[in-house]
Amino acid sequence: MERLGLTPERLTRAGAEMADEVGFDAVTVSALARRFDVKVPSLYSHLKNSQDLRTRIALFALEELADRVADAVAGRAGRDALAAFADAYRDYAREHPGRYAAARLRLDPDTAAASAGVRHVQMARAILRGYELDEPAATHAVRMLGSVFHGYVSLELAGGFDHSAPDARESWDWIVDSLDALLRDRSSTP
Amino acid sequence: MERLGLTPERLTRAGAEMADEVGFDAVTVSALARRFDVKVPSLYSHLKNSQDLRTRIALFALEELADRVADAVAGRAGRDALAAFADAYRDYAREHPGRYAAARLRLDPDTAAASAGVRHVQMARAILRGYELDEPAATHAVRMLGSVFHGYVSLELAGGFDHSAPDARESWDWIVDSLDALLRDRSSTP
DNA sequence: GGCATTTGCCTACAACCATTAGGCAGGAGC
DNA sequence: GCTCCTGCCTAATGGTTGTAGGCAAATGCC
Repeated sequence: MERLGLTPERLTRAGAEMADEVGFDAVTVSALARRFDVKVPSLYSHLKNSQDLRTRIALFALEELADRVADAVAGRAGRDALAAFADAYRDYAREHPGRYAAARLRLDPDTAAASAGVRHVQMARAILRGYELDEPAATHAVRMLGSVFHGYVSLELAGGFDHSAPDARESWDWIVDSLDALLRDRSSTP
Repeated sequence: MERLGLTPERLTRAGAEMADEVGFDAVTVSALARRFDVKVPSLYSHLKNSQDLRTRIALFALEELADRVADAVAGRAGRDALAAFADAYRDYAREHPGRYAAARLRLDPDTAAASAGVRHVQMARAILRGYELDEPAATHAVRMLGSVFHGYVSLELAGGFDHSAPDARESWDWIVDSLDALLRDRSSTP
């Protein structure tokens, strides 16, 4: 009975890696136990239950993604910032599809409010400062950006653009351009 | 041993209803058997397996949604058609969240190609005819519309807009307006 | 160092879900 | 009336979640 030094953090990280390899849905307590060559009930000392594991992975992914986005948009403004923001999301989803899926897990309101999810919204709002939108247009625009980026990335990951021209990258650039034009058009400054 | 006249179609319909009530993920062969007061293995005469059930529900939902959208956009053009198209999606997702989730199930390429999914793309292209976009802009625009609508509806269903002003409906209308303006702006006709 | 406590991993067990094999009876066709 | 097919059944296997209780290694205290 060697002690392996398992912790919730190590399990969460391993779960995130497993999600990228086999899909978030396939991350189970059993699979995780197999990965550490440990019996299943042993993990229940570190995790409350299966949902707890999923939530931890989701929070981890939200945090990691927020860090990436923050890094990408630092020092940029306007169209540059918008494109960096957009690319950070898309690149993360392509590199880490399982973690991205985890980040979309529905969290209960309290957990969500304490998560890095709020940073995502704040960063979107920061990007939009460059376009000088009034309320409530700024909120509408935050929601639109979230919708387009999340929607596009999900459809692309689901293989929706796999067997048709043009390349998914081209459409992405066209969309980011269009959104930039749209936001400039809706700006309150003449 | 009464014969109940179960068929794949009845099971699919019941599964769709169950999805709306308890969530698509909770639609299991066991739960379906309970609903018909029948032993679990009995369903395997009608369904290949659990995945088969899910796929059937997905195809059913795609078909039903395509019918609704077709009905909504019939006889409309331009902004009217765009709004009708958008509302048909959003309303369906709100009325039938489980079926909407089912419609997002990843299908294998052959199944997808034979599904009502292609009608969805065709209808989106039809809407865009009113805006006279060249290729590849028309394809980019189809992808953008799919992304925004799907993204918004998922975020709304996930409760993302629950605890913040303004109302989800207002943002939706603002977004549809904005997309209309954007598409007119990108039109190839001066 | 010796000893008690905590803690990490274990075995055993119960419940639920998916799936297969094989049996029996009800209804269709002749 | 007889046969055959089909629909639902029982039985059994294997995988997943979760709980209870045990034992030994690590930790802390004197």
